[in-house]
Amino acid sequence: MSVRSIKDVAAAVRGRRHDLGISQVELARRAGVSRKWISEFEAGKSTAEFGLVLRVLDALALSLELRDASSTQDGPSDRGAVDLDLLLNRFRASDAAEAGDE
Amino acid sequence: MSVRSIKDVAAAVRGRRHDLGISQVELARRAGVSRKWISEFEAGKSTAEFGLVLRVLDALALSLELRDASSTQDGPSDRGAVDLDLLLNRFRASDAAEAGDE
DNA sequence: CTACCATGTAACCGCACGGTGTCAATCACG
DNA sequence: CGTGATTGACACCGTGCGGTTACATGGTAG
Repeated sequence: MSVRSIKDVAAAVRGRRHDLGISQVELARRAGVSRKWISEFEAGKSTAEFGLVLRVLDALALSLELRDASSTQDGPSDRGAVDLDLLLNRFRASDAAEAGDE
Repeated sequence: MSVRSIKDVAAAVRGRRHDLGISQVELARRAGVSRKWISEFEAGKSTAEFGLVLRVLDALALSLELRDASSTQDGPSDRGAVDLDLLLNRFRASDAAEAGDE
């Protein structure tokens, strides 16, 4: 499942936690964070530290995969070469205005 | 590629950025973060905000996938049911001591 | 040699992250 | 009914994140 915003991770974490039938307290203890953190994170707090998120995912046996956004599955022909130029073009025009979060 | 620590993401980002031949200033501008942040993040700062990391990955056309840590590839038979009990066992014994990062 | 760019790093600062502690609401028990 | 567990929300606080600015270094042209 693709992670578009932190809410995706949050939902997954909460779901997984429910599947495991463990409480926030238990997860917090396992991951080494505070219960407040778990609570806020599961609510979709995008400012959560990456390291802590990783710890929680680890505690739930969830893992993050890093991949090319363009390649749907595997890179068959010439691994990453096409979309590079494609990206470079988008760098000509500039301006950032992404803010789907919170 | 599996993300074990933030350094994995950091390395990927830096690599991708080099592939694209863009500077930290450019990436920072595209992602809407400061150059200092890029610099520190690429150095492996694990306290980076998840949201910002997501922004940078997006700017580089990299994406994060969330998946089961146990399922190596696809989950064919009964989706997530085996490892749940397996995980539950690990919750009996407690104590958290994961700290591969910095 | 002198620019210029890219990058690391320092100092400074506002602000909010994350931890601790607490309370109320909710639900499931017996 | 009362009791306990779970969770959201609050106040409080110290620390450090992230932004800005500035400087030093190393590489690369010219």
